[in-house]
Amino acid sequence: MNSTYQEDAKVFKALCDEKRLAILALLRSGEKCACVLIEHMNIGQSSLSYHMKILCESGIVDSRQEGKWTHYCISQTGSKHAAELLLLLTTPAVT
Amino acid sequence: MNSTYQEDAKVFKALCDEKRLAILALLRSGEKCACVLIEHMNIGQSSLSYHMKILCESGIVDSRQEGKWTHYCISQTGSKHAAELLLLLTTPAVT
DNA sequence: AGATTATATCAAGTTTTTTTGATGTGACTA
DNA sequence: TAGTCACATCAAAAAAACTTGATATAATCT
Repeated sequence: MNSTYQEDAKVFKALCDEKRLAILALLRSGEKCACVLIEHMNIGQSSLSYHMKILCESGIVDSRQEGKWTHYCISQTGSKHAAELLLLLTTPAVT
Repeated sequence: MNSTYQEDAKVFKALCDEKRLAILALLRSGEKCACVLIEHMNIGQSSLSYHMKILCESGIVDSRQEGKWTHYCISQTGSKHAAELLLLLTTPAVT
């Protein structure tokens, strides 16, 4: 068991930024290449890269390299983990 | 429908700080007065007040005034809303 | 009423997060 | 091989979040 909540906080940090939620919304309709995401977001290339790193590190997004392109998609495993975590953090303790 | 994700981000902002997760952990075992929370957290009074405000505004925590004390507890309604939101944000779109 | 207690709010300072522009890297293309 | 493209990384600046100490407020106690 961990005494700090650093790891848990990381998962929700991915979801606490408007732009990252907008990116997720785009990914809900399927895997997208970084260049496609940039087109739809009003955001610079390095900024997108920064946000994608946070999303990936939270486990909620997966990335896949294909030649020079990077494709991103929502990870169902990661999302499920986040949902379980949320439940765990907010349900009354059995004591 | 909202075009921005400001409101949604707010819910998860409540969960992206270690200290707030520690506070939630304390509240899982039942309603607590602010003074009790301070005792258990290594944190100043105004800092606790700041975090409680964020938790309450996210809807995940409820507060109840009783004389000069403020009691906080996890809101099951708010938690359920957060869980539904998380699901909504991460499940593939039906298109 | 005046003192005390519990908590909220404020402003200033600190820390963390995000943006921006520049540069680096690896994979295609001519 | 040289050039270009897609993306990552870096460093500096800007913005947002958090902490701290001081002050405000409202309820209780003497």
